[in-house]
Amino acid sequence: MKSTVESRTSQGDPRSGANARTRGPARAGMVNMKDVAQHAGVSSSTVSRVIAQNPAVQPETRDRVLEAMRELDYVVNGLAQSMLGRGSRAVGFLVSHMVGPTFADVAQGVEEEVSKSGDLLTIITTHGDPEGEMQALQQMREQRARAVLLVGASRTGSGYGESLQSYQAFLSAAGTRLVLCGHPALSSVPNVPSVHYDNAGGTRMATEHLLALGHRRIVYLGAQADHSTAEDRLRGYRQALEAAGLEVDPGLVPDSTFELDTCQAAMEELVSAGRDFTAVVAARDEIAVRALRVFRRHGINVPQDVSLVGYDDMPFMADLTPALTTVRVPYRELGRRAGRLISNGDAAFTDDVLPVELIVRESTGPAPEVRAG
Amino acid sequence: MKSTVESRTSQGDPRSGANARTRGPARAGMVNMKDVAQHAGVSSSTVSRVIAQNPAVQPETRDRVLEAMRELDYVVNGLAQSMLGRGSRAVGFLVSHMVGPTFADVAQGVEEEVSKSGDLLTIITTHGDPEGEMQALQQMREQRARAVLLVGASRTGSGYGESLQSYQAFLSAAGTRLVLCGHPALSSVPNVPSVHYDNAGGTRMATEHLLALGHRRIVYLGAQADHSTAEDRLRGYRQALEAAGLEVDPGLVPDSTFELDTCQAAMEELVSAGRDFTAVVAARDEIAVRALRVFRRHGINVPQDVSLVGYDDMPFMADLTPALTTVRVPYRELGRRAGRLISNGDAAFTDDVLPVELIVRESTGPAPEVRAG
DNA sequence: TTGTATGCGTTATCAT
DNA sequence: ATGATAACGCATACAA
Repeated sequence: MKSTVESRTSQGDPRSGANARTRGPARAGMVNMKDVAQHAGVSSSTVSRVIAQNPAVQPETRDRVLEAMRELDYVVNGLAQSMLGRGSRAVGFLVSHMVGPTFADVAQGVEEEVSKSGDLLTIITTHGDPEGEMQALQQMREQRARAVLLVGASRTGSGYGESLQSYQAFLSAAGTRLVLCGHPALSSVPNVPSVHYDNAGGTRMATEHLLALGHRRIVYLGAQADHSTAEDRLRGYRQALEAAGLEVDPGLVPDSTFELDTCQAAMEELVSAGRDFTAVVAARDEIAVRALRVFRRHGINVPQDVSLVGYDDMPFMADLTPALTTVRVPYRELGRRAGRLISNGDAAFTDDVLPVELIVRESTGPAPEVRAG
Repeated sequence: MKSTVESRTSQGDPRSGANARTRGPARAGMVNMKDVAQHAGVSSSTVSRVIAQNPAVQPETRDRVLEAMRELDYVVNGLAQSMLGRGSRAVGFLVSHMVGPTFADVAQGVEEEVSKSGDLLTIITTHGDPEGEMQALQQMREQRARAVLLVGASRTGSGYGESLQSYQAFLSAAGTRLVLCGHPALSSVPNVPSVHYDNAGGTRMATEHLLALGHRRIVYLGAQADHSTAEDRLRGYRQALEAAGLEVDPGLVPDSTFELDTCQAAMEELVSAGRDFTAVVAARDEIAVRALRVFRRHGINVPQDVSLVGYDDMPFMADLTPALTTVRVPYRELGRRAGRLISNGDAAFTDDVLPVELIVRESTGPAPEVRAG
């Protein structure tokens, strides 16, 4: 590939002597429109028109301008354009941490769409705390961002609705839209569009799958209050049990969090206490893997002794032994939808919910008593 | 948490009637410095001083200004600031695709550093082709980005040096620095700093580990010319063999690429052809996993029959059966270094090389003939 | 079709 | 300590 770049390393400053400074900020020292105009012997308006692809400019003049631009290695100042509402704008992608396939896939999806309209994906980590979130929001306001995406789970305390409402007001004052992505949507905050997936549906399908295999005593591992994703997934488990006319045994939903270490400890305790269960629904794949470690240590075979289901279908879940049954989430598509929502400038309230898919592999099998019978 | 946001949903436009337009661009419709100044009964210079934390302003006046800012819900225009070289700038993160742990970890590292100085991490995918790369570069020029990071591997054709040189010239014309991150550095392009890790060192250590275990016929899976990372890693394998006084058997380095499917096919063929080998060094973990699948299908036991080493230490590599011996790369730290390089504005040429670490797990063991003997 | 004048929202300089 | 003014680089309304 022959690069189209001209290596204009040094070619003499085209604005020699013209820098008789008087007042105001110093020149950035770069070639600007005026320079191009002078070089081409036209006015800067004409240059502007050429850049804007305005057809109302004589082809001959246009060529002369383009030539001048090339010779001076001119680069439009996108910031100046943005100030006039013309150029590309930032799209803020707010996430607590840049970790996991969730993050990468959603971000990729957003970028695909956002780049189509020339906007720029700007990623900011909030460290999971409200202060970090506010700082990021403030910075996006200052940048006059096109939109801010709240990505991932969130604390769902009582103040969540108010918080969301104030975020919305906060951003709209700067002409920035707020979009939720994998974040819980609230009907009480109808002016904030949301793109989501069927979080509860995944655990419901997983649990139904286990029920169909004859399991009755099913552990749910990874319950956490005040955490939207954890809550939703737990709900799906409950729904499936209730639909089957079964009670939810609190002893099978150990106190834990959405975090790995607490879940592993909880699993360990359940096993050590000799609790009677034949299957485990884990809130996410990483938790399932921790459970797998515990089982292995205790000589418990999956799925012969216990069936296990994960959530997210992370990479390599099919390569574990046994291959993990799990729920696949269309994270990439989720990102695309969010991105499209921004580009379209669709002000209408949307609460898109994408379907998830149960991927049955080797870690789930018939309940022991069924097999025995 | 009581949010610090004032939900100024609608409070009456503070600039009523003052919008007697004459010419030029339309007002963005937002509160600006002048509005604040009028509201506080001072000049806009004073407001500017307050924002810039300039101590040369009477505390009393300052308070009045701050009050006005709050009342009007004023937000500085970061774009205007940037235009004058004052505000935050973009840091372009150019990567072919947003996949893998490489991406997320490096990006996280960069963001940690870059956010300290208030700059914004802007991620652009280049789709692995030169055109996409040029487009991204151009956009970063227009945005007057602080720097552009070329992240990940790259094609290493003959034109690579020239290409890099022209990129450098291209960007420097807009005051944007170029930094390589996991990209091969070239001594012929000394003005482009680079942050790298000991790519060859990883495969060298892996191969040495296998040699120490008595392996002599070691396959290298994932060789690809014209791909910097693939080349470097292959080199490490060669170095180790040569240092041990062994020849590199071309039959043990099958024609493949850095991609998964071709590697799997190559592995399949090696096995089917009954080639004599006792160990495999895979160019990356995902390739190793594919090899594992092939072995499993053919009833070959790891590490009893064949030892296997990966590269990258991706998540869950320790949870495979057998747990994969692999090379850990400090991707996060790599990103941090790159970020620091930008903030410091260190113009000096640097070619930082971070060490990697061999993580020995269960997939490598004594060579069969050693065990037998 | 092209040029002139003016404004976007900010900061720096100079004068008071 | 504060205000008036110019300047950053661009785009647009209007005149020619």
